[in-house]
Amino acid sequence: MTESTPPTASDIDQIAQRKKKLEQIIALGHSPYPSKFEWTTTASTLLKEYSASTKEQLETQKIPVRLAGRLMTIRGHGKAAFAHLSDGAQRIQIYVRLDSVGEENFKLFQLLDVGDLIGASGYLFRTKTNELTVHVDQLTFLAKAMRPLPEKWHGLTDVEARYRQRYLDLIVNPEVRETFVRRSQIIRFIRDFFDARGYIEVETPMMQPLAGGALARPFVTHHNTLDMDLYLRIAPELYLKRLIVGGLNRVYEINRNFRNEGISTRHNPEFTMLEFYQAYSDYRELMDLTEELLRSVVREIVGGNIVEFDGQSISFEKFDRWTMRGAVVRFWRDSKSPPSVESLQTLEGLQAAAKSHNAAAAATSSPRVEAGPDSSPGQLLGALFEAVAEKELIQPTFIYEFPVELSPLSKRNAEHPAMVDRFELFIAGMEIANAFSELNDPADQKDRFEQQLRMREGGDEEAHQMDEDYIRALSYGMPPTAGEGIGIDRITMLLTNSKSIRDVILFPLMRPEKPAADS
RNA sequence: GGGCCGUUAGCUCAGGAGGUAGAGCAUCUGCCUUUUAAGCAGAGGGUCGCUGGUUCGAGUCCAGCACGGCUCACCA
Repeated sequence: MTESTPPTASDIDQIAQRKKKLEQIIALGHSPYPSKFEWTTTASTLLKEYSASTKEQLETQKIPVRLAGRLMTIRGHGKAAFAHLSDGAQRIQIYVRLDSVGEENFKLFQLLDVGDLIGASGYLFRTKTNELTVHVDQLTFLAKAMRPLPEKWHGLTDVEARYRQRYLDLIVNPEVRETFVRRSQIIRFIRDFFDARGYIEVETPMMQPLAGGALARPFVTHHNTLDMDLYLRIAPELYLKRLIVGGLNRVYEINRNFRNEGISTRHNPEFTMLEFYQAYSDYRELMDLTEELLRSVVREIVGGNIVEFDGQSISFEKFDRWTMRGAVVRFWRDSKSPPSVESLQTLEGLQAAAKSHNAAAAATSSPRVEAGPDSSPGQLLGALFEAVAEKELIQPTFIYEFPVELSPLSKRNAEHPAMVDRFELFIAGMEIANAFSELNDPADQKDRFEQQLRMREGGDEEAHQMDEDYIRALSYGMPPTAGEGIGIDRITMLLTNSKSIRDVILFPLMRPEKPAADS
């Protein structure tokens, strides 16, 4: 089944057969691994360009073609054969007959297996069943598949094998290719979107002496020459804001973040994040921009405003907007007796709400509010929101008015200093985006870092570290700025109807197939 | 980390209430010059994830372990 399991007799048999055939192919005078093939078209091109050409038209035109690809099926008929040649995306049928290709070439064909890579030249025609087909007059051997491909009808369905051997998954499961083509289109569209609005794309360090910009556990590595530990970044945020200080007033970055945390259908240790920052702006403007971005990416990639995801229709036409407190009230499990928005402003009210929620949740399997006795009001509200509302946010919904304790890098709300000007966007119960007006008061930022340090000393490994140079940068003056992060993998999940993040990451992290040999 | 489920031929899957392993595709041999999950006739191919246990006898029952999936927790 896998590289590391010892080959069975059948395995050896199949490989040995193909090895034998390769030797015979060499004996016929072919190079086993030729270096190139001059092709003039592809299966996809032919299928597109000649879909309307009739049998008669093709017969009179006798259009010459020269293409390469992988043999996906072979149907032999003695002195002739049909096969399908794939260019990776599409398959076109080829027809090989002894009296057309000649004896030498037909011998070569008989030594080919499904999976082999060949070049073919000939002309187009339509068969009895009207299938567009290449009538081959010459075959070129390009490379041998020494291992058999998965079964032609069912493909490769074993999830583990699909992730570990993505190349096989891509060869035999066309929808997988489609997913990753679409992922590429999404990212290209997003780049165009920001480029067109005057943002410049930048690259900031992935190896950082301090892992800042988010609350998460980092991976640690070491630079030998400098003899220093470095962290793989958990976010690019603090570097991007340094660029805002430097006068790059609109910047964005699309690249990997690394977080040393759990793996799930929504979390991979490395994942792709879009972050963008704009000077002289606030989080309200970003809500509008986010709506515009997502609505247009959906229109461009999916078409229309509706996305089907996991059996639900998600409309990108109009996004809901709720305060965090409002969402707790709105999605309270017992809609007849929700807490009041006002009660959720006090510690006592929040504790009562958490208690009441947990009492009701105990009877079911719904999530409980996890909070310690010394939890602050902001922590309680955050926990309450997660337990009560987060999973209910199927349609695109902005949640705003976040507690300051949960947001060490966000600007305080002018009227309610316990809250910050921040929002998150939820779709299909997933957190998709996180944005805020950036804290640009260096003194307040220093206080927030110190507050985080106290949490860190209290055992919170995810609390933010002190970043003196970032404080220094802010003290040169940062314009009022708004910034946002959008999870590219999760957007891709939504737009490809993928329920697992591993289906939108080409090579998701897996344990080794065999445990490392300990001596 | 908890719970549930899975691991049998290269691939996709069967194996009732323990009795020494099956199919289709793939492979091999033969036939076949318009097929398309081509067809016909025949053949080979298995450490039943690993290690123990129960039993006269284990793919099947039990325990532990490995890997994976789903889910809960964790995680913004």
